[in-house]
Amino acid sequence: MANGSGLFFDPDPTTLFLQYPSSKDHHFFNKLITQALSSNNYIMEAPTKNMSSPPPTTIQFPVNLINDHDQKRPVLDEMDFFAAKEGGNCKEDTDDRKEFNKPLELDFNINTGLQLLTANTSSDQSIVEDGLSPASSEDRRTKTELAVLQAELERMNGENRHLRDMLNQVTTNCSTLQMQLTILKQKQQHDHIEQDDKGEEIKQQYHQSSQMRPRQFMDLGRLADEPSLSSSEGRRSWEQSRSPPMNIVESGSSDREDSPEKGLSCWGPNKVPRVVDNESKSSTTVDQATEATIRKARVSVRARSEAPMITDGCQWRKYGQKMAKGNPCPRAYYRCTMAAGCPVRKQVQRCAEDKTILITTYEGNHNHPLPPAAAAMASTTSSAARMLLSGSMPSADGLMSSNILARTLLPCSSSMATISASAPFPTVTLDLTQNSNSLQFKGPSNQFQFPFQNPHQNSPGNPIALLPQIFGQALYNQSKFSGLQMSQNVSTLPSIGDTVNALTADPNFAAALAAAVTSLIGNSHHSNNVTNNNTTAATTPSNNNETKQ
DNA sequence: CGACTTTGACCGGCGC
DNA sequence: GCGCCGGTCAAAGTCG
Repeated sequence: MANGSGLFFDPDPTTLFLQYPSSKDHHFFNKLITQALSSNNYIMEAPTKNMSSPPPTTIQFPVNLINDHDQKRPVLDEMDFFAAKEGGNCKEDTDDRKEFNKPLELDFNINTGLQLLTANTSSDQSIVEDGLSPASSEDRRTKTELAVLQAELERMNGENRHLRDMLNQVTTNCSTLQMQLTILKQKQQHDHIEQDDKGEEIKQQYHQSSQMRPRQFMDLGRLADEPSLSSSEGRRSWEQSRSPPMNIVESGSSDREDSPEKGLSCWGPNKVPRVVDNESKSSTTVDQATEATIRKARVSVRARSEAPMITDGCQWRKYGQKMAKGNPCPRAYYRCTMAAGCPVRKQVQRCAEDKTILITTYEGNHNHPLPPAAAAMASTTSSAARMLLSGSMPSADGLMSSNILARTLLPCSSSMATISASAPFPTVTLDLTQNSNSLQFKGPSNQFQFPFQNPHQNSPGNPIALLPQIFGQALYNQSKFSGLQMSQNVSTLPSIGDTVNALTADPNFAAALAAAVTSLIGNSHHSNNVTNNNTTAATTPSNNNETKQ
């Protein structure tokens, strides 16, 4: 025990001494050894204090061995748990464990180093019976080295994850700064123009027209517009593009007519009316560009699924498919067909790097009532877009960092929700692909991993509907924080305040979230397996249930 | 026959 | 001006 840590039998072969580097590790190693031994058919009594002048960091386990080879069991060599950090900082090791929260992922076969006998492993028996031979000793040494290497590998993996998270954080921060820079410029223009009487007049006009507009549904386009109207130029263009004020119910003829010129304006910069202002053409250009960008806000959902589409409860009609640059998989374009003139569209494409990942990008907001499951998903995406926009807009309270959104989307995850302002359009990405076999919920002090279940249920109690509400509620709370109003279909979500708190505090709630995500993917997968054997692409849901609802 | 998918054509933005 | 690219249209085909 040169380093004051390790695990050894001494000298009584039925007593296991565990010495750990600091008292903080007591609980951890206690649990570790208990599990290791119990899993190898050893009965372990309660740990006792070391009787003779025990080191403060040593516990003594009377071990009851229930196999026939007790007498032949050799005294084990001391196994240094901390060989990888010899002479190093043990506290650092503890911190690593805390940070990555992987104590239960440790391979007991590696870390105990006990080479203990079990009742049913003949190969091990043979090893132990001649365990004192040089060959066996060499074998143990090799295994020990292997264990150390594997432990090191685990540690490196954890470190990699940590670095990846940091990279995500930096990327998000960069995007946020870029957006804030744009907004600062816009705000400066706004402050300048607001001194102008005309600016005031237009603001009043905008106020009147906005009051005339129905607010029955979440309107991403409007939401995008309103904040941008902090610039009077933006107001002007917005107003002209919508004059007279539109009632969303009136749209409903051809697809052309649900274009932004007439209906919900959340579509492309191509179709944003250009207004030439004699007073300041340059500022108009800037505002329009900003407005167009904002209006194009998107919500992207990354989910691991073999299904051609994730099930979101809406009816979609495919209207196009293109090969996108840099991706061998085609991108499919869908529009919502639940109501005539619904402006919502989505793109579905498989990830180029990992074709098991399905990327669904939503744009716009529905102009019709939705079934619960669809409403939940729509709330999620709309709220995410709203949060993105509100986070990027100047307000009386100042700028709200988009990082807050990322944290709000999943308070216990900084990596599941990312925001990209460097993309052609501001995009919120909900990443549900953190782990191929598990979902991770990382926080500053905890990390939970939930193995994927295999839910094929589609019962009313299916947590599929829970996921979007969780997101939506969290977003709603954040939106309140930012001082913006939420539209009705989100504000009716139940127990809003509790949800975020639960998310942040309750691992079980996170587990429910994981189950919801799992169900989302599982159901989609399931439905696809049942109904769709189309192999043309992830983006060819010709027989998908979703379109037949 | 209506709803839907497929797919080539078209359009506009953008960079060179 | 030209070509690339993303997005959309719409005719033709498919399916139930």
